[in-house]
Amino acid sequence: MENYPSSIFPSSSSTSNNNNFSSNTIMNSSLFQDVNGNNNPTWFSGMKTDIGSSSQSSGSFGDGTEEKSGGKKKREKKVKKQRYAFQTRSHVDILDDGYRWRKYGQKTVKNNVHPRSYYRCTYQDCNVKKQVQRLCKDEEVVVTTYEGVHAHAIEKSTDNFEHILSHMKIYNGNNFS
DNA sequence: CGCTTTTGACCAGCGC
DNA sequence: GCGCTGGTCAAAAGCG
Repeated sequence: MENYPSSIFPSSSSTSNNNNFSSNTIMNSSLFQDVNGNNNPTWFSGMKTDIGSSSQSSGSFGDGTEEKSGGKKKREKKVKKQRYAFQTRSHVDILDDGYRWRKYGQKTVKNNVHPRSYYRCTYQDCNVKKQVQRLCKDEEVVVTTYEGVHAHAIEKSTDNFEHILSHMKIYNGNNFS
C-alpha cells in the first residue's frame, strides 16, 4: 500500500535500562508470523501482514472511527488494517512494550484452549490495537498482533523491546520487498 | 475517585 | 438462509 511504516513504534526516546519487559519474560524467540495463516501458520521473514487487500481508504491509522453509519452502535465496520504479529516465548501474557494498553475484550478462540485478549492503546487519539494469544501447542509462546501504528512517542522506555524492534526493522528492510 | 478489568451481549463476515 | 466465529461495546465490578 502506500505507507509502510518503517517501524511500528515511532521514536522511543529511550535511555534508561528498565527491565520491565524482561522481568517475567523469557525472550527466547521473537519471530514474525503470518497472521493470515490461520491453522497452518507459516513463518515468514517480513513483519508486515497486510490483511486488507488494497482498498484501504484512509492511509493513516490515527483515527478511523469517525464513521458511524447506521446510528446504533459505532461498531467499527471491519476496517482492514495492516497487522504485525510476532511470537514471544514468555510466561506472562502481557508484554510491557512501553505503551499503556486497556483491555476491551476477551474471546475464546477455536482450536485453542487459551483465550485471546484484545487491548487498545489508551493514549489520546491513538487507536492502535493489539491481540494477545497463546499457542495451544506451546503454552509458553505468546503471539502478539499489533494493528495500527502509534502516532505518539513511547511512554516509557524499554530497552529490551527496542532490541526486538531492531530485529523487526532488519526483517523489514532486508526481506520484505 | 478515576482508571482498568471482566464478562455477557451484540453485530458482521464467512462458509456450508 | 442459517449457523458459527471473531471482534467490539458497555455496564458492572475491582483496584490503587
